[in-house]
Amino acid sequence: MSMISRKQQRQQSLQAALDDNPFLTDEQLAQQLEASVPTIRLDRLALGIPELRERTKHMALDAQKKLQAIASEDIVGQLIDLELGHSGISMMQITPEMVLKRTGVARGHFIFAQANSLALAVIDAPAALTGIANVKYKVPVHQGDNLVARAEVVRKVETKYTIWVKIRNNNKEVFRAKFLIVSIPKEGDNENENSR
Amino acid sequence: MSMISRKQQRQQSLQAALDDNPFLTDEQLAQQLEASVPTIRLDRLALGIPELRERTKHMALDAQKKLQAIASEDIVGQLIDLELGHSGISMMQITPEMVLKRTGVARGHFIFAQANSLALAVIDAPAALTGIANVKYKVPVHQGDNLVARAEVVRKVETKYTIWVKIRNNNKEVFRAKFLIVSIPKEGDNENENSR
DNA sequence: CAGATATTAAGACTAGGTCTTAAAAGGTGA
DNA sequence: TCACCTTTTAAGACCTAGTCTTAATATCTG
Repeated sequence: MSMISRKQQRQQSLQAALDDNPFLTDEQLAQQLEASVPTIRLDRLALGIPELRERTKHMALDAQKKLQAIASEDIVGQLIDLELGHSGISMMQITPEMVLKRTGVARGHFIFAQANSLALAVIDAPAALTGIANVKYKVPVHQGDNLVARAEVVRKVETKYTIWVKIRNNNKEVFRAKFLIVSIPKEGDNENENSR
Repeated sequence: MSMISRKQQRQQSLQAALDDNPFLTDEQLAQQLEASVPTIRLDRLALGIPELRERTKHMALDAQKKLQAIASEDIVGQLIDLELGHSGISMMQITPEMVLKRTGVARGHFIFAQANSLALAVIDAPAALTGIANVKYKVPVHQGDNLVARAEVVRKVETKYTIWVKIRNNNKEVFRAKFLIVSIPKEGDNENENSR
């Protein structure tokens, strides 16, 4: 009776084929699965899979959003609280992209990114550069973990800030770092002051 | 004679509009720039800008590739040379996503990512975790810069490696870091050996 | 005003779908 | 074996966001 109908099997293959390559047209799918194009359309409808163009568009938007979240703009993670010049708190959830497949452990640079960008956000200046970072990873972090980072300015001498960032997962400290950050007060071209 | 023709001005606006939102159709562009659809098409042709669907597709592929490069799999940057257990070299170009818009300076965690992932790659073990990192940013790095990272194992005690990573831009050292990395030899669940 | 350049229009075609309606094929129970 | 029902395929009309070609109009400039 319900011996996995040909239909179900085909729909599974369809799903798999699109997971593998979302840029397949219905025609290509029809060929690959040895069914007619209308059948493919029915299957897509049944599975709630949109047409190629919609899929492409979603992928574009999606990937872009993730890129922005990871790469550009503001802070890595969500800024929860900020007292400019004093302290700040941010939160970040470990997504599948952040972990090494073999071990399931989050790659260190994402945690560093959260800490570093929070440290920079706390500085009360239009721009700032990280100079030195001392970092300690205490406990490995895994997918789905929710990291809470707390940054505190512990010293400020002229444009030089010393900032401590501690990251906790479920109230257990998993990471801590000390950043020495230099703020750049004016728009002047004085970026070479600490080079050579 | 060449007083910036209306045409040129319109084409600039077109480029800007698409930079801002690449999902605009010709019709929407025509409305926005107060020209006819055919004009928009001619302008696109002149500027070598493909149609909406092509743009969307390229974005999807592009962003996905970048995501992979930044987020998942292997190394951040390109692995150029690797002597397992001894040294390694990787290269990474600073893309627009990596820089802060205000200052044009690369965000520190990308450079950290390159260094850290290279350091991990050098370890001759199935898996490894970063324990401690001491990091110094010497010179700010900008968009388009080509960073060459060189990692070297300087000490190894049992499962604990000390690795130096130096990054140069155009033969000038811009970053250096020391990593203490613990390798995990077996598949056993001994991840808590260095916690608390 | 002539001539060149820029712009718009008109028509035919395309891909990769949509949605609706209809026909054919196939297996199953009585 | 027939009738029924599900599954599959087909056929036709429509859509978007283009393509490419050819032709007609504006508009500016010397």
